[in-house]
Order: sequence, then structure tokens, then C-alpha cells
Amino acid sequence: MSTLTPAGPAAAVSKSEQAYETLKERITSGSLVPGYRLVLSTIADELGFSVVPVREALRRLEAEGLVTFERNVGATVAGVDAMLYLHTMQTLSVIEGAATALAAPLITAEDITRARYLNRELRACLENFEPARFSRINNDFHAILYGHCPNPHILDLVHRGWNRLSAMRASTFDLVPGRARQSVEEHEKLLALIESGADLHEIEMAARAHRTATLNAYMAQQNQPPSAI
Amino acid sequence: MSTLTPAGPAAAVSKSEQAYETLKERITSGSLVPGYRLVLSTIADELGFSVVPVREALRRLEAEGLVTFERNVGATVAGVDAMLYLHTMQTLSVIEGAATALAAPLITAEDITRARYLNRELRACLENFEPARFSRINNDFHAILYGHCPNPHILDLVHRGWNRLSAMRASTFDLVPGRARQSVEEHEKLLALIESGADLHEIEMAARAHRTATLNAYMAQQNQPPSAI
DNA sequence: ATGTACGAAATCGTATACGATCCATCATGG
DNA sequence: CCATGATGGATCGTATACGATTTCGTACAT
Repeated sequence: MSTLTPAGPAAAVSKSEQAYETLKERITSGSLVPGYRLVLSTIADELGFSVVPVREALRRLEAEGLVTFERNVGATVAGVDAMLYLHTMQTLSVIEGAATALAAPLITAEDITRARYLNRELRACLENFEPARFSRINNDFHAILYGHCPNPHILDLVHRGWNRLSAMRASTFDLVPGRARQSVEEHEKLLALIESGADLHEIEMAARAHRTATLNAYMAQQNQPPSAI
Repeated sequence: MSTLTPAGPAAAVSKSEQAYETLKERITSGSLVPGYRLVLSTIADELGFSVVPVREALRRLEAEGLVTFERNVGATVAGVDAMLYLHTMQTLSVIEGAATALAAPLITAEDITRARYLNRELRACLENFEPARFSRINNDFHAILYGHCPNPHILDLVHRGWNRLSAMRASTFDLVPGRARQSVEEHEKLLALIESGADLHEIEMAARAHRTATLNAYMAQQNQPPSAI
């Protein structure tokens, strides 16, 4: 159909890319709940594409762990259970710790200032009980800390981890009430560590512990053993 | 063509899967050199498939970093430069360190025995100067150490890292002559650490340092600064 | 009533077709 | 001689078509 529309000034991005972005947004935003069945023809019709680019988009999402694929059956939005959450958080703790350490020497004074500002906003969210906004600002805060990581592979893995997490409702701090407040305190310590030019290994372990603590709070609530590392 | 062959008893694996495996094998084995142009129609003709499954396979390989894709231009086998090697090794050092630590409590006495055997084989390779065999056995050795890692995401990332490395000729120890011998020594220490039930953090850092040392030997040879972590 | 066999509908996997885009080559003008 | 624009071929991106497979409902036998 689009091929019969020569008026089109050449799509800036391919349709597979568009389908990929659209679906990723819907999954990470939670408008597509885990377990939801992603039928090729349905999605294609809705987007006005053929099934081919949609198929490719689903494959990419599968590679990132946002959907699961079963041959001759189809794709579904990846579900969440305690085990998947553990594995995702554990992986992210390792990767994000390394990314934060690698980025630390490249952090500017402006970054620190902005991070401090965001952390005050986080505190305000606690007072006003705005969990959704808390999650959003929390993302921004950490993005500042690991954003300068000079290793693109590690940075990519961090982004994938965050995407997976945001696709899980368990990622919000709703489930572990007390944790959010403690998290804000740890942010301040982490900033002080980076600001003082601490040893990279120390920064890595602090960033990792910050995430592991959230994970373990959840695991304890589920009567499960904590993460081994 | 296959659709006109109803005699086919239903392929056990899809053609995209076959194309993926075939191409991955060729790239990691080095029979497709970096920079090689991967033309859809050519590959499709050679495998006897249509371009659609081949296209999907290339996309998957792109997600793993084995090929690079450029819109409306095509795919090429991912090239290697010092920077890419640094990033890949650095990522793998972090991930494999974590995987080895997580797997350590699950290592059996048989695993240790087999790892010791392989390390003796590695020593023999040094004497007889068999670099190809050394690389192969080195893979097996480490696969034993991280193989029991209970976190499938981390395990998957380790495998991807090894795949990327084996696609680089720089991964062989050819380029850093003295390193192979030292590596064998470190293997023994790593085994002793795991066997003694050492702290997981200590094991993680030893496994990471083992890889970082190889990376830094290469970096020093290239007159480049060592890895920050 | 329950389990099994069969058939239809839904959906996926892949082949083919063709427009869209890029790149190299060559002609043309300065 | 070099810069610039036109032209053709190579290759990609996507629509459409259809066989293959799974799934689910229904009828039948036990």
C-alpha cells in the first residue's frame, strides 16, 4: 500500500523500526500486559503495515527479552515471576555497577548538581506519595550516573535491563514500600562517593549494592533467599 | 521451493534458524572474515532458501553484534579494531566474573577434576605450540567454570561475549605471546579458590582479573592505556 | 460423563514480486 | 582537469500469496 503511494518522501525510518519502537513503548509503558498475545496480522492491520516488518520487530523484541516466541504459535509479552525478576535485577546490578564505575571519572559538576536536584525531587515524591513520578525520576537519576559510560556494549546492556524492568510492574517501588526512602539515602551516598573521586571498584560495589538491596527487599518479602552476589 | 515439496516431513527447525546457525558458525569460525559483505540474495541462493528467513537471521546476528547492518545498504561481518576488542573484553570480564562467581557454589568435584585435566592439556599445547587447540580447550575450561551459573540472562551474555570474541582473530593468544603461559597459572589459582569455597566476591574479582589481564596485555602492546576496571 | 478423533479456523513460515534506495560510472560543463 | 549531475545496476524493504502447523470446538464411542 505504501509502495503505491509515491507521494511518500521516503520514510526516514523503516517500518520494522517503527513497529519495533511502537511495540517496545507499549510493552515498557505497561499498556500491553505480560502474557498478552501478539498476533502478527492483527498488529500489521492496526499499524497499516504488512506482517513482514512486524515480524522482524517481534524478533528484535525477543532478542531483548521483552517478548517470548514460540514456533508456529506466536509471540506473547514476556511474563514476570519472582525468578525472572531476580535474574533481571541481578544482571542489571552487575552491569549497571560496572557502567556507573566506568562513567564516574567522566561525570561533570553539572551532572552532580542535576543528580542532586533529581534526588530532592525524589524525596518530594515520597512526601506527596507519587510512585509513578518517583519511578520516572529515579530512571533519570541513574541515567545521569551511568550515561557517560564509554563502553557502548555495557551501556546497551544497561538500557536493555531497564527496559525489561519497566515492562514488569514489580519494578515500581509499590511492592516494597520501605525501600524507596532508603533508596534516596543511598543515592546521596553514591553521589558523594563519585564526587570525591573514590576508587572505581568502591563505586562499582556501591552502585551494585544499591540495586541488590532493592532486589533483596523484594526477595525477603517473597520469603525467598537473597541474591548470592 | 520448499513449499512445493510436500514430501518434507516438517522441518524440525525453521529455515531462519538454520540460516542463523550456519552464518554464526561461519563467522565465529573465521571462514567469513570481518568486513565481508553479506548479500541477502547471494546467501539465500546458496542455502536454497528465499531471502526472508536469511534476512531474519542477519537481524538476529546484528542483535548479537556479529554483523553490522546499514539501512538500504546491507550487512557486513562486524569488523574489529582495538576499541571494539577493548569493549568486548571489558564487558565479558564483568559478565563472566559474575557468572563464574554465581556458578562457583554449584561446581562439583568432577568439574574441578575435568578442569584440572583441561588445564594440563593447555600446558601441553604450550609445549607443542598448538594455538588453535589452546583456544578451543581454553573455551572448554572456562565453560566448566561458568556453566552452572543459575542466572540464564547472565549465561546468555557470557555466550554472546565468547561468540563475539571468537569472531575476532585477536581473541587467539597469538597476538600476545607471553600471556598464554601466565593464563594457565591463573587457571590453577582460580580452581584452588573455587575448590576452597572462597568468598564469591573474591572469586568474581579473580575471574574478572584473569580476563582483564589478557585484555591489558593486548592494550599495552598497542600502546594503549589499560582497562579502567 | 469423559476421553478421543476429526475437521475447521487461526496463525505462522516462507516464496515470490516489485517499488525504493543507494552506489558507481560516465557524460557534461566550467 | 576537476566538479557536478544524470543513468543504470545492484541491493534492500515490504506487500501479497499460499502451504504448513497448531489449536480449539464438536461429534462420536466407550
